[in-house]
Amino acid sequence: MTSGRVRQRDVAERAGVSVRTVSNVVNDFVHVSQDTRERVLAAVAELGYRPNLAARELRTGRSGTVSLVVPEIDSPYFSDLASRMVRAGEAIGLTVHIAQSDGDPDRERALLAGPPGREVDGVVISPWALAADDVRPRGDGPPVVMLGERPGQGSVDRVAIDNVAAARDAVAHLLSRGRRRIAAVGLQPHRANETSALRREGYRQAVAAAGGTHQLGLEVVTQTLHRSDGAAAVRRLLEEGSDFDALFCFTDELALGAMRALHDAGLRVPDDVAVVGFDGIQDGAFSVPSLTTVRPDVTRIAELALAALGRHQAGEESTPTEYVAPHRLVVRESSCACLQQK
Amino acid sequence: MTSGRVRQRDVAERAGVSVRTVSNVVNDFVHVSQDTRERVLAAVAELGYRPNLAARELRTGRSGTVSLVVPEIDSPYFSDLASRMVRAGEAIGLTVHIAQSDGDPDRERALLAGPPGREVDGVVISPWALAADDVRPRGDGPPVVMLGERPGQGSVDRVAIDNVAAARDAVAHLLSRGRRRIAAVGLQPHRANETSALRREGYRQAVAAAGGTHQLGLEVVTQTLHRSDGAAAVRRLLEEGSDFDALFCFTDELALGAMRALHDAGLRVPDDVAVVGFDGIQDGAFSVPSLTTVRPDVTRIAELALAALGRHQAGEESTPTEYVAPHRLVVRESSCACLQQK
DNA sequence: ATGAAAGCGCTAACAA
DNA sequence: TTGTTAGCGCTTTCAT
Repeated sequence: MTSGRVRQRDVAERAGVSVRTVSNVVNDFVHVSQDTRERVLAAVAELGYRPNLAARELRTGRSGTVSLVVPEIDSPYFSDLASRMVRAGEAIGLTVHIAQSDGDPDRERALLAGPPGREVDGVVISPWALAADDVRPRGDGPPVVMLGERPGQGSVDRVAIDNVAAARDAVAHLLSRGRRRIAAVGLQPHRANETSALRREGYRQAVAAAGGTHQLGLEVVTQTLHRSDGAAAVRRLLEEGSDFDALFCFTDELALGAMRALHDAGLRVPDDVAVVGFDGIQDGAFSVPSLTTVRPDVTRIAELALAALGRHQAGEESTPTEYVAPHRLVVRESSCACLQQK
Repeated sequence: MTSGRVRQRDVAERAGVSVRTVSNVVNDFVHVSQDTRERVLAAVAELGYRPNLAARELRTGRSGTVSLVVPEIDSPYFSDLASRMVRAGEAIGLTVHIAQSDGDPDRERALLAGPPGREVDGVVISPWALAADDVRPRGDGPPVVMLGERPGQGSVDRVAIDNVAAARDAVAHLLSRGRRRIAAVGLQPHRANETSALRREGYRQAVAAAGGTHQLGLEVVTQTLHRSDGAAAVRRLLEEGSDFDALFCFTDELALGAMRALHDAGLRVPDDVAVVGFDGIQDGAFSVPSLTTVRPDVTRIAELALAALGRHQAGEESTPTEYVAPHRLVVRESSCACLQQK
């Protein structure tokens, strides 16, 4: 019933065995007779024994905790990722600790070693300001898995969707709907962040394949990837008198902000301008109009990242591995007049 | 430079003192001469010593970690709360661990004792399925602070805004805009959750003060507080042929879903139906139309909750205290034709 | 003001 | 298969 004060020793006494045996049972070791195991388990249940993780960590050096480092957690995509990562961890007995880097390179670097003073078994980081090459475990630090960024880069395991293909899919969809002047929103040339560079690449490939040439004026740089940036981007395009009939935004948040600004300018979506976002966040399913988007399989991403860490934990030293999670295009009203309700 | 392998003993040797003294310095104790302190600090810096928190926790029983229990983290309000709580904790040297209860009473009860097996110095819980009276620390568990719920209830410290007043403000605003048939969306009579009961109370008070009588047909029960529930609520009202010219939704998510359903039904917001939400999430600032809402001071909530825990930690046993955080009404287009852009 | 040493609860090396 | 025990790094009681 009461827990916390119950030690292995108490369980041992109760079951008439030694602590060694209790430890063996608790940790699922093989060399325990069926009979003893049952007796110990019974004592564990009766006393409400729960192992003291601090003691275990002190002894083994392993904490059963991994750290997820994201720029910010109060952003739909990252809170979705965090939620799934926590659940994925739970499923395999891992505690996931969430840390926010605020997109600050120094914080990102520091958090590569785990939360301050805390010992973790691994770090999953979604880098923002840090270049892929700078994402590597400290010599004595925990193993690191990187989310996003460019294939072939970096010196750690990497989990991501195929960003180039995903962007191509999105833009191809727009082209198939007859759009010909498609702007890309969300470039970040001054950052090490390669994910947006990959989406730009997919955008360019799709445009080129359609026989068009992308114009630099139709590629819009944004400070961050939030709604306000999307709105500002549209205002800028409009001010410059750019001629465009579609927007491919690198995140749904950008797209939502862009749609708001289009509305303010008296432009209709999708009639005047079609919009496609990226991420598949909840908001896009209920916005007016609802948002066409590329949805990564976030659950898969979480599972792959944790599995990669587990492989490292098991001591499997190997060259950096890359895992690709699936994605799919979700077509909604913002790109398809046919779907629109009156 | 390297850290993790450096122990107090190493620092002690380096500084030519005993571990006792190193510990004293690290923990900011008084009885250390200026001279020794400096020598120790220098050694700490040179060696890159960082205390092993697991050992400290094992020894002291305190972990420097508090647990935040929310129904789910991939929901705008809770991710905002989590983000601020993590930052507030950081500011006072506390690690905040985020746990999801999925709104499951058993999980909520279990998490009152902290994350499985983990030792925490306190638990901040935003209960969903658990009644206020069931939110209490286990005899040997960490102190608990409750978020939301009803004043005077429960046996633990409580932090919340004045939900009745906030709801009254929201509805009074609607009344001042000439609305007379205001529906309340988000009641949950089958739950212990009192927060929605308080908002209903404020709604009824405001309507009564305006000389109206609320009609039960204009109070809509929802399963949860998500967008889909808001949309379903509107569809139900419409099916039943209810006559309403405004909606007071108990969360912004409900309101966003409701606005989507109104749009689908060919009703204009705010012209045909004015809408007010609750929470002040980001989405509402960029939706079309933008959403009028009641915004709680979430940063304040986070600070108050952590401070309450700190007070408990300091051993200040006292009767349950209640802390009230401020809120304010943010008026936007959804309730105000005058604000609307063309 | 500082040192010596016990012990927090656990795992694992060594014994039996 | 199970028991005994050292020791993980830290705080803190007891000396000095």
